[in-house]
Amino acid sequence: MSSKSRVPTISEIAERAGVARSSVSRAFTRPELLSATTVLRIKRVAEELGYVPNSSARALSTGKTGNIAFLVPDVANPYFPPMIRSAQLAAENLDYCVFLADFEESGLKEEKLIERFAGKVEGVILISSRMPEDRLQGLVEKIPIVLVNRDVPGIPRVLIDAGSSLKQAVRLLANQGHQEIAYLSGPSVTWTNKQRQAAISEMTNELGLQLVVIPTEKPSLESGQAVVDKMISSGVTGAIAFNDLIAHGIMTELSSRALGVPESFSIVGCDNSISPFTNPPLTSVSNETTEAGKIACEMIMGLLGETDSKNDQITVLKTLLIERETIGPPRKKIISSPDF
Amino acid sequence: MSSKSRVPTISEIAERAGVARSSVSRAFTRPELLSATTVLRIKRVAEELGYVPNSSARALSTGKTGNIAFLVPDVANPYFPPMIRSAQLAAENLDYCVFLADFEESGLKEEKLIERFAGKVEGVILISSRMPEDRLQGLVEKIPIVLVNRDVPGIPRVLIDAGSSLKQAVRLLANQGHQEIAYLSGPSVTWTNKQRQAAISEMTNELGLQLVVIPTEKPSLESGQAVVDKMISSGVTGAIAFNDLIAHGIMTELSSRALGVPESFSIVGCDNSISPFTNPPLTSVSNETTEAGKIACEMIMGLLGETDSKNDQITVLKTLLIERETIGPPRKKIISSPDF
DNA sequence: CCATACCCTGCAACCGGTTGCATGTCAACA
DNA sequence: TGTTGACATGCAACCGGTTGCAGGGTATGG
Repeated sequence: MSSKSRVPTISEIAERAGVARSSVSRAFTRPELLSATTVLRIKRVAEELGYVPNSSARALSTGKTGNIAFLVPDVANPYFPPMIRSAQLAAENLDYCVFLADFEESGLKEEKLIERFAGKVEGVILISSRMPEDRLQGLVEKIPIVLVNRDVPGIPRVLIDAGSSLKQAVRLLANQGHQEIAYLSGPSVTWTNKQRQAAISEMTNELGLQLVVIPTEKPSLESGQAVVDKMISSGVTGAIAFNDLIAHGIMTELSSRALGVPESFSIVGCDNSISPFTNPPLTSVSNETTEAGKIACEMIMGLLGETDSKNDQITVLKTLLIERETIGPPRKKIISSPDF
Repeated sequence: MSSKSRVPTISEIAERAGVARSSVSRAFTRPELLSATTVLRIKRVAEELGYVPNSSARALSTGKTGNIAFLVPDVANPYFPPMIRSAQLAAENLDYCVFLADFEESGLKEEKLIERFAGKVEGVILISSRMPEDRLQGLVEKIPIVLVNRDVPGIPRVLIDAGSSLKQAVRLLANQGHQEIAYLSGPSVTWTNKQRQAAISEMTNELGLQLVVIPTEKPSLESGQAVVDKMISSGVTGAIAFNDLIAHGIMTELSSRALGVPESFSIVGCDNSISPFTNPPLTSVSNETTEAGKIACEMIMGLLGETDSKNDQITVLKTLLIERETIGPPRKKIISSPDF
């Protein structure tokens, strides 16, 4: 079958072109050291023979692999793909390749993956890291790291601050007359969840609203559906969800019980991932995940000396509340059937 | 700042343990060749010093990088992430790492990416490849390749055959009385689109239905929204979309025009990616993308000699039509306002 | 015409593992 | 006790690049 035709090495190119191996190497890495004609000759021969530099060999002698790793809690969560894509694009521009791995929301798995990548990559981008802070501190001694949505002093990080937008959402609910609202929380260990919950809590306090925090199992549609009973029985009239997935799950479940949004319930999502397309369109917090991925990648490149980017230890990205159609005035008793 | 403490090499371990470098190497790769006590001593020293084998060096001498590449047309399309995850998981089990890249629906970019990965990976998994067949044929001479949803003779491939499910969908529409239906097509060059369109066309012919094929710009929500005008003016009463995204875009747009589904229009999606969560839930074709990713990965491993998997040149996965709530009897004139 | 400097190229060591082969040790067996 | 073979380990070459240093050639200036 396919004979996997072996690629030639610099030795063969050198021999064929009548030069030393080092000249072949230089023709590709530092052509300005050679005469133009020599470079041309070497390149022609290389082209002819289909030469491709062996990246393992290069990595071995230079100590640079040209790879980075990108770890996310859950590839299938629509929050991450845009980030993945923009980071990969940014890496590509500097001739870097990116490993992707899914640590399944587990700090342990996260560590195992990093260990596996150690030696294969020059740096690691961790999204919503679940690792304990001290482990991260230890890790950063060994390999350049950039965090996204995790706030650990001393480690470069980019944070997406949904706080002010969520406060605005609370205010909006209050203006409509809601007195008791719920926060459907996300993964409790994450910076993102803590920060979102704190912002909401702060604002409900300020406005004198009652806040009920209802945990969800996972930031997924299914978990949103599963938590509706608890939410209804808590007596709240509106809810802010950790993310759009949960919010959408709630809407779906409410809909299947003939409870309309926002007539029976007001819902706010977060991340603006699928919110423009729900029915009705979900009011949500838009955050620049694409930008975050790009910046994280640039930060890593800065650490690797590839770019002279200002090495801000920390970048905070602002968010925007996008008002759509899922906030309305509260229903008095949402358990009763919807009798207009 | 962080001193990036250098990791020790086999030489240092060897010296510290009083053995030859080769013994250290063997302690990790072929411990059965050494006495148990020697292995133990070496491993203890290695542990102490925090030794981690240099993967570039290993790759250089063995010729195996332990990496594969996984290329998708669009990471953000929810069709792909489950596949990405399952493939990565399967790779992980055999200690392989996976590079992910997004070729942005472009065959040219796809080729460039493969070139970049050449040398860094032992094999490539191409999802919905856009590359011309002859280029693929050429490529497969140089590096092991597995295709998903692309049918090229001689290259191992896994195909998700939505044909029978789509035919069933056509039949369903016909049973409800639809006479003219539309197919909102996907990327015209893809095997997936050709195959889906062919199946639908075959069945509409068989049943004597009128089929209108309406191309979409991209398999995205936005493209679905954009194509609604054309769809309505074509006079059809029902439609099958290339994927759920397009279908959902159509539903959203119809909804914003106060046209209900399925009262005014019957819609069928494909891929079952977001269909369980639309409002109303979308009838769609469920396909085992997770399984496909896993199988593709196993096939590559088979080619690499990592597993003794039966090297079927081709695997076809079946699909299932999931009936939900977006098919109903046709409206006589869907352009008129919905006057019940 | 010689000294100096610069430009170009080659030599050889090195990166950190892997592996075929040789050697040495010791037990089993005749 | 000598032979044989199995087992454990070391030696050294090799994978395919990169790079510091040296040397030859040519141009330039005195």
